[in-house]
Amino acid sequence: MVVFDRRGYHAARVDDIVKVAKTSHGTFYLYFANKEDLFWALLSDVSEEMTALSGSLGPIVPGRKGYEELRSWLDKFVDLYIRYAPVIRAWTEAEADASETGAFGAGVLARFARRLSDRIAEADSGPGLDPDVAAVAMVAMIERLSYYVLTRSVEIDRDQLLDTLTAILHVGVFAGTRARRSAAV
Amino acid sequence: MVVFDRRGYHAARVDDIVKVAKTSHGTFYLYFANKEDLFWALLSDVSEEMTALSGSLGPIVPGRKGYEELRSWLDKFVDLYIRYAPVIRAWTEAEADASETGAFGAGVLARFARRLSDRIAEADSGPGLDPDVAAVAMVAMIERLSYYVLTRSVEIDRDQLLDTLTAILHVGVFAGTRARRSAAV
Amino acid sequence: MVVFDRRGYHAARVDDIVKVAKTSHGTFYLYFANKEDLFWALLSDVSEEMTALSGSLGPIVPGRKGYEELRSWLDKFVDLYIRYAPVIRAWTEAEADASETGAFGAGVLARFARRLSDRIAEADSGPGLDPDVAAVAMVAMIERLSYYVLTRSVEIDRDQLLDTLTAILHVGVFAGTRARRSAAV
Amino acid sequence: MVVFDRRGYHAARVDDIVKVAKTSHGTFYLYFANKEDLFWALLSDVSEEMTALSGSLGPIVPGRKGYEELRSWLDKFVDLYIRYAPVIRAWTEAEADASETGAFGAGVLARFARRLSDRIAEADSGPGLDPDVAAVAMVAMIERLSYYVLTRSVEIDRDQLLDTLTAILHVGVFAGTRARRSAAV
DNA sequence: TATGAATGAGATTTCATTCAT
DNA sequence: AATGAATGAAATCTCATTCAT
Repeated sequence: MVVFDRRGYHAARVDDIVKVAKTSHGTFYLYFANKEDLFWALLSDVSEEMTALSGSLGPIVPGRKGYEELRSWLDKFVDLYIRYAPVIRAWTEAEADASETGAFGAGVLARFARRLSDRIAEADSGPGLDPDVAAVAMVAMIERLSYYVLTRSVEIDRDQLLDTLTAILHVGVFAGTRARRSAAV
Repeated sequence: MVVFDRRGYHAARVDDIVKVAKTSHGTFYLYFANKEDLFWALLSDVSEEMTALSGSLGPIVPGRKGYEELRSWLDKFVDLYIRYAPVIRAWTEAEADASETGAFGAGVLARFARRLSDRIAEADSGPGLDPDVAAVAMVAMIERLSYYVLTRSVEIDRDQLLDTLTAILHVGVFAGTRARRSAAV
Repeated sequence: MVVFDRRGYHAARVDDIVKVAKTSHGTFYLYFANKEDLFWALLSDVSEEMTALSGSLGPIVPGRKGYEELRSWLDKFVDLYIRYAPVIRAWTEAEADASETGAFGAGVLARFARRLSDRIAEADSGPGLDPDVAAVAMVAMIERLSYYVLTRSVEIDRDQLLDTLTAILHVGVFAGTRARRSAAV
Repeated sequence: MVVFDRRGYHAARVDDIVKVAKTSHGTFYLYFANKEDLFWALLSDVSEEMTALSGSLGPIVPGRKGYEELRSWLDKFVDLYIRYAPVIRAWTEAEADASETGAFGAGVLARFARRLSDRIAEADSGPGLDPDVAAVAMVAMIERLSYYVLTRSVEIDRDQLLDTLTAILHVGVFAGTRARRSAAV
C-alpha cells in the first residue's frame, strides 16, 4: 500500500490506478477519501521533497567545482521531477490563479525559485538582472526542459540535459554583469 | 463562432465551451465532428502562427540593436502564447510519444527551436554548447516563463518578463564561448 | 417530465426511478442535482399541498353536518397521503432531531396539527385535554392509520378508515369535557 | 455484544453498528450471518416483549382505577417503544405485503391490536365503532405519538403524552356509544 | 442553420461481506 | 474468538454526443 501511492495519475481513472496498484476500488477508498485526496497526498510528498532539495543547494561558486556541484544538484532535481512527473504535470495543467491545485504548485515552485535567487544574489556582485526574476526564469527552464525530455518531445539524453542546464545556470550567475552590459551597449 | 474557437480548453467540458461561445451543443457539432476536432482546428491555427513567427526571427546581432530586435520578437511570441495558452498547454498534457496531439505539439515546438538554433549557430562562433540543445532550453524557458506570468504564478510584469528573457537569450548567444570556458576551468 | 417527479422513492435506486419514469440517468441528473435533490423537490410539493389542505379545514361543528364535513376533509388528507406516501414515509424514517429531512417533515406535521388544534379549541368549550396535545395525537393517529392501510399492515378498507378517524375525531372534540371528567372521577 | 444488539438501525451501515458496539466487522459476522440476521434477532426480542406486554393488559374499567391501570400499561408500552424504536421503525419501512420483515411487523402490531380490541369489546356495551378497527386506530396513535415524542418532533413531555393517550383511550372505550350517536344525530 | 432536451456508456463512490492473521 | 484490511458488486453521478423540432 505504500508503494502504490507513488503512482497515481491525476488524469487517470480510478480503475487504472487500482489496476496498476493491483488493488481493488474498495481498497483505494479505504486509504483515500476520493480521487482528489490521493492527488493531494502525492502533492504534499512532492512539496516536502522539493523543499528539502532546495534547502540542499549550497553556495554557487565559480570554476569546475561549482559547476560540478550545481550539476549534481540539478541531477537530483531531474530525478525528483521524473519520479513525480504525473503530479507535477497535473498542477501544471491547472490555472495557478483559479485552482487550489495550481496555487499549491505555484507555491512550491516559488519557494524553489527563492532559494535559487538567494544563491544567485550571493554569488553575483555585478549590477545584472534582478536575481528573483532570473531565478524564476531558470526554474522555468529547468522544469520545462525536464518535461520535454521526460515526454520525449525532444531528443535529448539525460547528460545533454544536465550539461545544458548547468552551463546556462552557471554562466548566468557569473556572467550576469557582463550579460547586462552586452545587452545595454 | 468566431470568438469561440479562440477559447477552447482541452480539459473543458463541451458544456463550458458552448456556454462561453454562446452557442448550443447542436451548433458545436455542426462545425466540429467532436471535441477532439475542435482541438485540432485550434492546433493548426497555432501551428501556422508559430511557424510564421519563427520565420520572422532575423539574425541575432550583438549590441543594443540586436537586443531590441530580439526583445520585440519575444514580445510577439508572448502575445501568441497568451492568445493560445489553453491550446499550447493542452498539447502538453499529452505524452509526446504516445498521442497524436502530443506529437503534433512536439513538432511545432521542435520547428520553433530549430529556427532559434539556426540563429544561435550563425551568431555564435565559439565552441559553446550544442546550439540545438541550447535553443530547446531557451524555448522551454520562454514558454514556461510566459506561462508563469500568464497564470500569475509569479509576480512579474510583462516588461520584466521580456527584459529577462531577452537578456538571457542575448547573452546566451554571445557569451556561449566564455560561458563554457568559465564552466570548464 | 412533469409527471415523472411525482414518483420517486427515497429508498429506491436511481435506476428504478428512471425506469418507472421511462427516462435515462442523464435526464434525471438534468433535472435534479442528485438523488437528495429530487427528494427535496417532492418534499416541498407535499409541504405546499399539506399547508393548503390544513387551511381548508373549516370550523368543526356538532351533528351530522359537522361529521360529514370532517369526513370529507379527512378523505382529502388520505388522498394526499397516498399520493405522496413514499415521500412522507421517507421523512418518517429519518430521526426528526438529527436530519434535515426529518426536521422538515416534523415541521409540516406540526403546522398541520396546529390548525387542527385551533379548530378543536374553537369548538371545545369544556376544560378537556390540552387542544395542542390532543391535535398532535389526532394527527399521529390519522397519519399512522393511513400508513397501516396503505401498506396493508391491517385489513381495513377506505370507508372503515374514514369512519373510524372521523368518529374518533368528532367525538374527541365534543366529548372532551366529559372525557376528562370520566377519567378524573 | 450485549449493549450492542439493542442499538441496530436497519438503515445503518455495518460500519456504524460495529463502531457503536465497539466491536469489529469480523466479530459481527461471527454472531450474525448478515445484517438482516441481526435485524431478525432484534425483531424477535421486540415481538416477545410486545406479546408479553399485550398479555398484561387487564380489563378496562371505568373511573379513576381503570384510568390509572390503563395509564401504567401505556407507560410500559412507551418504555418498550423507546427501547426498540429503531427496530419498530425499521419494520415500518418495509411494505407489509411485500417483505417478510414488513409482514412480521404487521403481525406483531395486529396481535397487539387484537388484545386491545378484546378489552374494548368487553367494556363497551354500546353499538359504537367496530372494536377491531378502533383498536388499530388506537395502536396507531400510541405508536406514532410515542415516535413524535421520542424524536422530539413535538414538544410534549412524557406525562402529557401518557395523560393524552390514556384519556383518549379511556373515553374512547366508554364514550363509544355516545360518540357514535353524537356523530349520527 | 440552429437549438437544447435527452441519452447512455463509462466514470466515481459505497458498503455488506470475507478471510488471513 | 476476535480482528480489521481488503474486496467487488452494485450504487451514484458525469459528460460527449445525438436528434427531433
